[in-house]
Amino acid sequence: MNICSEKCINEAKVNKTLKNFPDQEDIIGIAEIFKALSDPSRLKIVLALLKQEHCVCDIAVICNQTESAISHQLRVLRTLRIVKNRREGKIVYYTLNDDHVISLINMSLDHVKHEIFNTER
Amino acid sequence: MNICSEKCINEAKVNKTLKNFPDQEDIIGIAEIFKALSDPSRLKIVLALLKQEHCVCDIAVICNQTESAISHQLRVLRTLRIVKNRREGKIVYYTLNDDHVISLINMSLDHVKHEIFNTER
DNA sequence: TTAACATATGAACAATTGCTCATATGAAGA
DNA sequence: TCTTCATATGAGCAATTGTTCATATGTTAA
Repeated sequence: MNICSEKCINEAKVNKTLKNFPDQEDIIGIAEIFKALSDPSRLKIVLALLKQEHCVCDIAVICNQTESAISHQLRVLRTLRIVKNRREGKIVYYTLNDDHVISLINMSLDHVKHEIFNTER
Repeated sequence: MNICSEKCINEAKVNKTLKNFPDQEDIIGIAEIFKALSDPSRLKIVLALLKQEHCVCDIAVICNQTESAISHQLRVLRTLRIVKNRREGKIVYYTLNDDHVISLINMSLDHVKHEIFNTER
């Protein structure tokens, strides 16, 4: 165990960073959105819905997964208000519901498409 | 078990979405970046480095975590090239290394700060 | 009402994750 | 060289996660 916190700490820099540091609540909120997009299966679903709505069944085909698995993930996305749905008879159609998420995804797509993203790579 | 994939599927819509759908590799790459930011501890580290570099010890103070835990997470971020470091004697300073990530974070901060993000909320 | 079917949900399980604790590494000063 | 200290790393563990399988729900058509 070291005692760095009493000796080596650069108090001025630490305080500067701590000033206006987002609150825990906001941090958790942001992390939650990133978490929703952090699983390839879930990201695929969001990508599938980027340009048009789809029913659960079609999403399953697009994502090459069982409808049950898709349904479970859609629930996660629904809870986070990332998608919304409408029912048409037996069929339930899903759409993206969060402009922020759409922007995040588009930014990331630009990244992998143009690779102008990270100057160090 | 249902046979939706042979009956209810809207082939035209599915094909439209599948056309120009990102490849699996890109999807995993994007998900990886989101995953890096999906853990509140890791997100906090990135937020701490948003405006200036910090040593491991100071990050631990800012994030209120042990230096070991921080070091483990920094390794994850380093592996993903989200942060880079420079050594100055015994002290190692970390900086953000990915402009893309910086933009994603700033977008998310704007979101929680202005709440103009999701029109439905 | 009953059968068929799209979707949702619960339980259970394997896999992954983030932390702690102990120990290793590498640099500075005595 | 030896000690001190900042950081890094490995093993182990509890907690979380994503999937599967079985079953429930709710809608349509017969």
